[in-house]
Amino acid sequence: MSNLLTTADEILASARILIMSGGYNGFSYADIAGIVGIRKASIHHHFPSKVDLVRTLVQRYREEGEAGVAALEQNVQDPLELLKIYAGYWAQCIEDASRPFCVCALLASELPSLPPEVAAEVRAFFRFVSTWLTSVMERGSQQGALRLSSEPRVEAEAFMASVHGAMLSARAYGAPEMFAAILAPTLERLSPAVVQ
Amino acid sequence: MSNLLTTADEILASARILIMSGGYNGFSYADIAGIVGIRKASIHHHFPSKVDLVRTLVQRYREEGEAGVAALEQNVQDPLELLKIYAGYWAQCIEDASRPFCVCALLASELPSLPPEVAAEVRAFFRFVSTWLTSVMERGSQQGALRLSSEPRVEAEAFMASVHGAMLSARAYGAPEMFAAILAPTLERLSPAVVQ
DNA sequence: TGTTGTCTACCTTCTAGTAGGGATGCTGTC
DNA sequence: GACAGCATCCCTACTAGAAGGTAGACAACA
Repeated sequence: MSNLLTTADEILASARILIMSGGYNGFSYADIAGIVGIRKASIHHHFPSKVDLVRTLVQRYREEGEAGVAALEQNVQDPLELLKIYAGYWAQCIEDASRPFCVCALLASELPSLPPEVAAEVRAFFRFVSTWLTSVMERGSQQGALRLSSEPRVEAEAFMASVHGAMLSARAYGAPEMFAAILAPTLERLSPAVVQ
Repeated sequence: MSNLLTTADEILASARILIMSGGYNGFSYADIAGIVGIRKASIHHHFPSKVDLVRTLVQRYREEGEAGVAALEQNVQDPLELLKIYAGYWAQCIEDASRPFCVCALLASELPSLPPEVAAEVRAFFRFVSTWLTSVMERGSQQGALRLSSEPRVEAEAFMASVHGAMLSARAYGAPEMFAAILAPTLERLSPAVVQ
């Protein structure tokens, strides 16, 4: 363990990058082996099958997301600010490396052809984000910090859909700034202070 | 030609269904052969390579879309109605077969790993939809038939992103009705008549 | 007679996955 | 401290099957 990351972590990180680029069927153990610098067979030692690998990846992805949200909630109370930070996180990811894309958004588009174990984890991720955003919308509505035009749950789903769709557009146009441009009016609309 | 469809058309139709399920890397010539009822080699007679096949598919997809929009514009003038029909088209697609998904939205998520020829066609599709929606937004704004909160182009991109994101969510939850539920407030917001 | 469409048979390369060997290092026991 | 035993990790070498693609024969047809 001379490195900061274990081999298993390096494998997961490589798989994440590869999935963000081409989805579940868009990468192979050989690709990972090339990046990490070990042999294909060694990957099977850490993750017996591809399903194991991707299931673990998505599971950790959700756990990291849950931890990140928990930490965020401790520092930031304002619901509108939380939504802006959430959108800003993705804006930054997309602009930095131009490639990044929410692993789960990408996998969700392949859902019908995904191994069941992986599909279940992807659905769990969607439920997690949806639940969190709904709670933010509810608080915002109660506190008057957000101006909702429909029920919190629907507003949360619409917001998440905007984020995912904007990612897609940014990728399609090869224009990272498109993400922020699409999200801006959505956030504006949710802001309470503006008097028309 | 005993059938209504030529073999080439059947191949394209099968490829479409398969791509809607698992994307570019999620299907093979063997899959198509199985559906159409011919041998792998026969597919190569119609489409020498997989790239040829998918490029043709996406190109036709856009042409059909352009023709559909042109026909629609002749029958419907009201911009809000056009947006509702556009959203309704996808809502119906998703609810009918539960699997359908805009081929180009799905391919866009795989963009970085797509063959360049296919990627170019996918981008062309996004430009087409964006251009059309922008023109609808512009007209709607001028006529007072739509209430925009930002520039027509941005509003068009945001609308398209909502549609794509809503497709993703509907797929992730396995709940087709989620699509309409997400789009409803978006359409409501664009409606001019409502007086708060 | 040439064109079109399909077939069988084959090729190469890539796929996930397996078997088993060799090195390293930790741990309990004398 | 020495050593046996064991787990960890990575390796080479391999498999079976699937991938996209090719060559060439055959039949139907205009």
